[in-house]
Order: sequence, then C-alpha cells, then structure tokens
Amino acid sequence: MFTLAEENYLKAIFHLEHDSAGEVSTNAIAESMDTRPSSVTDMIQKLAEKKLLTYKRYKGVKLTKEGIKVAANVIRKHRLWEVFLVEKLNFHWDEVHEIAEQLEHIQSEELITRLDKFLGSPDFDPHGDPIPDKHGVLKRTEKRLLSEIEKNQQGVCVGVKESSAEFLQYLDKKKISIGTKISVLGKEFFDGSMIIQVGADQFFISKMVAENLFVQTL
Amino acid sequence: MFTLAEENYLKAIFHLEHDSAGEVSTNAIAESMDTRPSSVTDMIQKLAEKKLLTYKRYKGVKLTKEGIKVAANVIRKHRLWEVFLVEKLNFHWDEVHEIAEQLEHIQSEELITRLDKFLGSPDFDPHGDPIPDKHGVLKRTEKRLLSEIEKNQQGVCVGVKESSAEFLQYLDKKKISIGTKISVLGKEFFDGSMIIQVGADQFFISKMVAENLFVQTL
DNA sequence: TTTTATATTTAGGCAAGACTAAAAAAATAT
DNA sequence: ATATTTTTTTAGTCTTGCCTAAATATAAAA
Repeated sequence: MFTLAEENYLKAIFHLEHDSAGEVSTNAIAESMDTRPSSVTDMIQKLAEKKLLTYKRYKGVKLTKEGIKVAANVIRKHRLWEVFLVEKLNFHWDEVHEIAEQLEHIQSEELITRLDKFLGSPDFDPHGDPIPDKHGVLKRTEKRLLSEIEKNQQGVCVGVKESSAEFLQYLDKKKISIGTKISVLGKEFFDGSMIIQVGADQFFISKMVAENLFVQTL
Repeated sequence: MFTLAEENYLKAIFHLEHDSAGEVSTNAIAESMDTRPSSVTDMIQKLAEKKLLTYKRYKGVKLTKEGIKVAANVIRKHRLWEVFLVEKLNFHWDEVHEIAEQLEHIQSEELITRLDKFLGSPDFDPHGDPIPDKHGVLKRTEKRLLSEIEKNQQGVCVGVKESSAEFLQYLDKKKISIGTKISVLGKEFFDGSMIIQVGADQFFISKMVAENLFVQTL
C-alpha cells in the first residue's frame, strides 16, 4: 500500500502535529527524521499528490483524514509490537523501540487483528503511550507532567514523554516504572528540580526528568 | 547487514541448491524469483564481490560458507515466525507464508533468540520443514515422499514439499495435516495415483499429490 | 524600508534494484 | 564442423529516495 519511507514520514508528521499545533514545517520534519530539508520537500510533494497531506509551498503541511488514518495505523502497529516484545518475549522497555520500528511496517490487517487479540487488546504500550484503535482513535487520559505537580502532592507514573534508552535506564536505576507511586516532597522554583519519594527512597531529580515523566494525580 | 533484496536472492539460491545439486543457473534463479535474468546477473555479481557466493561468467553460482549461513538464518527466521503465527496467533498453515516473507527480514539477533525460546525451540515449522539452528544446521529426518511408499505400508504425514495455499487447502479438505496417519491401500503404476486411507475415509489421490507429501514410515 | 538571516524549494546527481534490447557465449542440432 | 537455439551478459534506462549546491521566499533586524 505505502512504502516504508512514506509510512515513516506520515508517522513523523503525525507526532509533530501532536507536539505542536498548526502546520508542520519542512525543517521540523527533516530534523525529527534526521534527513535533509530538500529530501523532505520531495517527499511531501509526493504525499500531497496522494492526498495524504495538504501542502502549500513555504507554508508547511497538515495531514488529511486519510493521512492521519495511515499514520495512526503505523503507530498502532508499533505500540502493539512493543507490548508483544515486553509482555511475551520479556524484553525490557528500553530495548524495544528499534525492533518495533521495523515490525510496524509489516503489512497484514489480519496479523494485527490477531496480535491485538493475543495481547488482550491493550490500551497502552510499555512506555504508557496510548495505542490507537483500528480507526486511529486514541484513548485520552488524565496524565500530567510530573513537573506540573505541586509540593506534597503525589501521582502514579503512567508514561514517559522521552523514551530514549538512556532515560529509561535512568528511571530503572531510580526504580521508577509504569505504575510506580511518586510523592513530591519539594520543588525548587529557580531550576525546576524536585525532591521526590519513590518507595522508601527520597532523592533529587532535575527539571529535565520531571518534564519527561507523565503521572496521574491521586 | 544485508539488504532485503540480497537476503531474498541468497534464500532463493539456497533452496535451489537443495533441490538440485551443483551450480545454480541464472535462469533458474530468475524463474524462482519471478524476475529477469539480467537483474539476476547484476545481483549475483554484487553478491560474489561480497564473497557470499562464487561465480564464474556463464557457469552459474554456488553459495560460500558465509552465504549459506546468511541464507539459513533468513530461513530460520521465516520458519520460526510461521510457528508463531500458527501456534500463538491461530493462523491456518496456508495463511502464513506471505506474512513470514516479511517478518523474516526483521534484523535483531536477540529477537530471534527470544522468539525461539518463547516457542519452545521448535525443530519444524507448520509445514513440517526443519528449522535451521543458529549455525544454519538442519535436523535431518527420515522423511520420504508418499509416492515412494508401497502398497499396504503406512506412514505419518510429517511435511509437504509444495506449500501453496491451494495444496494446503486440498489437504485440509481431505483431513490431512502434520501427524495424520496415512495407509496406502493401492497404487496404479501407469499414472502413479493411489488409493489411501485417512482415518475412516478411503479415497483416490493423484501422483501430483503423492509427490508433494512427506511421510515417515511406521 | 532595506538589509540580513533563516527556511524552503529547485536543479542536478547518485546508488540500489529493477527493466528492455542487443551482444556474446554455450549448448544443441544438422 | 557449421548452423541454430538457448542462456547469459552487457549496455543503457527508469524509479525511489536520498544527497549537495544554488536559488528564492519569508522572517527578523537595522
């Protein structure tokens, strides 16, 4: 149906649209895909012809209904495979991204239907990201960034914003994973750092960490 | 490591080497891959430079140790994924080939190690074909073609030579699958057809069928 | 507003992997 | 042994998806 490159562009644009509202710029796509702006221009012209996004020269792009559907489906496959890798093959959550990047391009409706069922139709992937349903609809949640939580409040970790292996390994070292209860004991206003409690341990985390952890307040 | 196209050529050549001894011809490769001889020449020259096969102009090719290893690994992945699809996702044995053709190219040693363990380190795929181990070694079996079995002997179906969906669906209709006991009641010499018994049913099968079913005699 | 900087697009090329058409080698037939 | 057929290779093209360099549009600064 679509080439690997096309699917990757649609996925990247989908993510960029969710991070920041409005049109997505050529440069932003190039940066997120580690490619050159000129290559991006080539591809978005091709995708515009296929009606997967709307494009006006110098004005950035926006996915069409169809483009959103295709992108969401790739993301659905990516996240379902991540669940498979973690739940069934016992991979750790910091090891699954690259493999899922490959598996997400396997073409078979039936495969995904059955995989979803085999996994018990999960709503979230191992990093707490929601899995779109067949129609591309995401389950919305009440999640907030840990950095938005006030002193003396507490929350349960429900996901990560960044999911680089480095960050996930840091979280492991601190014994933080999906479902972990976190209490905010103190907050420095000048640099956004925090003192938090996880289990019996109390420790310092930087603003960068607090801004990449999603929690649900209790 | 290797491109999708390279892996597919190596796999095709590996199979051709096993079907008929000696060098594999350009035309044979082209036919088995549904491509043009000139394309094959291009690719085998490239693979020869990479030392995956030996090639002399007009003389055909032969895989090197390294080429065999790479091909066997692709086949190992293909067959393991087929087991997964049938055993875990409840696909039928005639539905899994195309999907496994895609999955076989996923690059991750660790993935295959874990998948193999998850599946209980199977020795055979759903069609009865042996799964190479990590080193490319196939478990040898005593299987013979049903067509070689004499009247009044019996055997257990252990695999199929052809695994087209059409043939597998024919076998289903006749209630023949891996593990099914088959008794040869009669054999026509002039056309190679047979009368066989499967469970309580007795019926006629053509030479073509008998030549594509592997059995182990009892 | 004019200049400067930044973002984007165009033009032209490259590599992979396919193709067709034509040339050359090998195999087969006379 | 020569002629014919078949197989294989070479030469030249095409498409996809990327690149660099140069041109152009937009945005920011003076």
